[in-house]
Amino acid sequence: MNYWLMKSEPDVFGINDLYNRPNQTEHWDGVRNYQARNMMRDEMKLGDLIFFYHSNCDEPGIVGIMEVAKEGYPDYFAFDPEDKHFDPKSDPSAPRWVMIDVKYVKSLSRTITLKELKSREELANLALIKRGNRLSIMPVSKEQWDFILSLE
DNA sequence: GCCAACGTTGGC
DNA sequence: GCCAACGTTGGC
Repeated sequence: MNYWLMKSEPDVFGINDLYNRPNQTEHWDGVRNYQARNMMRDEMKLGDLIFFYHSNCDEPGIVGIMEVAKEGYPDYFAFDPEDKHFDPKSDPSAPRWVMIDVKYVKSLSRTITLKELKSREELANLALIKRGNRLSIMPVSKEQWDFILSLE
């Protein structure tokens, strides 16, 4: 089993939005970065656990946990000219972009802030805090996962 | 294949 | 709102 972290802006889609979805499940669409796509397409497996990270907000940090509820399949929003993430270069017969479904697992009792994650030398190799990292999806090692949860 | 211009991300 | 970082685009 693998562990992950995915970013979302709480103003757009936060953990409470996921909680309130039918089945507490939602598709994670709109990823338009090849590295992130490849992870969804090739590596994220049913049941893998994911940290839900709130970005671009007052207190950026990890707020909860979700799991992979459906493995990678075509992001059909890319075909919709009305959609914010429409991509005319994604051909329905050879979809360029992939999404997964995620299901709510739990909210943390508090936000484990970016500031705090950065201050821990145990997490020096966490992709999230590597300089300039802008990936919206990234792997987390089992050790990092357990350590972060121990901070809750 | 290089690289400048441009757009986006996201912390602050 | 600013701006550093960085991915993508497109001219050459």
